[in-house]
Amino acid sequence: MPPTLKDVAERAGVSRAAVSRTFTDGASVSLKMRRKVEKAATELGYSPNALASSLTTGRTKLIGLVSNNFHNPIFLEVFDLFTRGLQERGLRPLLVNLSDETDPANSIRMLRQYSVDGVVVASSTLPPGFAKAFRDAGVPVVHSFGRYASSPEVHVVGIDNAECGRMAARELIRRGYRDVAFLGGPESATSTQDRFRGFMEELAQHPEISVRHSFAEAYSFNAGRKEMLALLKHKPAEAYFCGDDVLSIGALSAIADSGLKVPGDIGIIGLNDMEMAGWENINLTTIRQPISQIIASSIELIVSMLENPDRYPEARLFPCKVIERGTLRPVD
Amino acid sequence: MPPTLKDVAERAGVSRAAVSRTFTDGASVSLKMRRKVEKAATELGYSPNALASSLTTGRTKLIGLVSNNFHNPIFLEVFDLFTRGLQERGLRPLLVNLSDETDPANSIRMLRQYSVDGVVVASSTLPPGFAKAFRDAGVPVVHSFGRYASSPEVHVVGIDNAECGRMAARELIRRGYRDVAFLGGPESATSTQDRFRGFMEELAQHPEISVRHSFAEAYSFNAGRKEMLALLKHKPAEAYFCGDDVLSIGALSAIADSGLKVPGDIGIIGLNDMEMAGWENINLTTIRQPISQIIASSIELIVSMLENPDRYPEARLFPCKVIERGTLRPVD
DNA sequence: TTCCATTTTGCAACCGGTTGCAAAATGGAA
DNA sequence: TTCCATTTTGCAACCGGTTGCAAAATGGAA
Repeated sequence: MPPTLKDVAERAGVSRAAVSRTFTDGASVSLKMRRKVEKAATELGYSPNALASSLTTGRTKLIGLVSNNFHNPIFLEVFDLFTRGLQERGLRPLLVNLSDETDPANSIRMLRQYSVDGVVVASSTLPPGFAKAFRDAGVPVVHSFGRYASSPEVHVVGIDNAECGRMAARELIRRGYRDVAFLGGPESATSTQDRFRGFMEELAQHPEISVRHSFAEAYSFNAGRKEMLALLKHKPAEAYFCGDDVLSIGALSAIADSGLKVPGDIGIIGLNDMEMAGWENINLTTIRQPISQIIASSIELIVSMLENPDRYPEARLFPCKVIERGTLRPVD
Repeated sequence: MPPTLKDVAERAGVSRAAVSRTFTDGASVSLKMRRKVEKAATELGYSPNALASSLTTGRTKLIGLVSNNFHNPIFLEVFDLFTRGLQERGLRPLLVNLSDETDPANSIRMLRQYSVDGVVVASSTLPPGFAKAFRDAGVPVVHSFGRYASSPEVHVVGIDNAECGRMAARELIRRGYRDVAFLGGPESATSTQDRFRGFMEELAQHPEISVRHSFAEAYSFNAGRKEMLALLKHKPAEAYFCGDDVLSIGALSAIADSGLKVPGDIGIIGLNDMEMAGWENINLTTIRQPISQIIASSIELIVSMLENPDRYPEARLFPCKVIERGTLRPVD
């Protein structure tokens, strides 16, 4: 059993309150007392029990990190940045893997049982209602990569997916493609819906360009590959805006198998700019989502909610931009 | 503020002990009492505070998941499997990102402050001493993907890396390569050292085959690419055993850039068989490490240590096998 | 109905901390 | 040295639960 406050107090010959005070900053302790206590504490190898103290302070410094994107390589970057960012601020990530669960009830109950100080929902597929359920349960929440709404009910940090759809459309038009298509992620994902909407909106202004669309089953390599293999059976479009990078890479592999060339025969533009997109044997033209800014901002926001839980909800959107690599033909 | 035991007790008109008992299984409560309490609890939306109860039970159901491999895509699979496996058993993963920290002291202090019931160290690069420090601090620990020692001091679950090195060597020999090399991960990683040792051991029995070796700076795409680019400046070997898959993919990209063909001009064999290795545009011949078995076994082991913390340390090693794809030339 | 073994319940102390309040200690001014 | 404002300290109650023990309730047998 690790030593407790009481053990330290006895060894130092002082009250338990005194020991507690030397370990909570801002508390009133004389230098002499502090030294005595610290000596006893180091001798015993004492460090305060964060959970016991949370009982009275009402703060656990635990942050729930909830996600359902454990198959998209970009989420490794996301977890890396979140865990490091939280740790730097003395917060601890309690990871929740939703798998296919889309009902927030279980997560909410669990995270409340552990008295988390706040929750970050990191997902581009869950609907706004998911995060809202946390807010309704009185848990401070930030939805990272979530859907932007003009009057957000919870804090959202991410990108304007519809604008990304428009941006992709403009890029394809600019490069002279006249027969384009959207190869989306799962139709139920908010990010898919928004990217699709923006893409179609922009193309609606160019009636001379033909557009089609289809959806993959997931944001994954296999789903992208499978869908593209199906598309290749009939006459494919000249260029595709794929739901995200991993989907794009799946599509690229299908195209390579078919003997067609990218960008000679078919153009592909992705979204995310995950590390892998820049790998020389992938070299994907894509739209960069500023992951690290989004995460830094999300952390800042959840931290500020710990101070002020009733902070008025806001949407923080970060601009994206096209990263030109080798999967779209050059502008002529 | 969420409702507490006291609120439920008052509403149900019973003692706090009675409420506590209806929420701890195995406790003595009459059916009538249980109904009364459950009614009050649901009306108030009560669920017990796990941290408060941990104070007396001595169990938090928190498991520290410590890793430093946030840049290797295979670790997304690792985190997925660990979080799901732990959740299924009612345990909660508290994620610790070591970044470049290799001193366990901070992690130990932090995880003890949160009274974790146990710790899983998931890393193929940290030395055995890292996990041992947890054990010495009285924290049940399992080192997944760690170095196997003939007399382990802590539980280790993983593979025999030296045997994998031998296996890679045998595979290259079998395919008639006579000028081979080891392109390792960072030299400080235990997995690199062991794979290297095994590889050299096997080749020592074939003096007619020339062998060389070098090390990349990290288990990452860029490091693999950079090292292979350097190797290509002089006459490269006929075939390389790369430290792991992501390193292999980096090497493949360098080779592609140079105009050489795989497997025509150079052969590559990796290790891990991460999902990406099977992607058709990568199609990497590699040695499969049975990730999900390793993780299932690690979880089983840490769970059993919760019951019996003094369980005699054991090493659990899982066999690996060559997965033949397209980056080694066929046996003639 | 009475008796007694068994089950259920509540009391009160405890887990490891924090904190308001009053008492004790400190230290500078007169 | 005395006095008093300020700082430091300890007491005791509390945070939200659990649990040993004894008392109360239950229920079957006589």
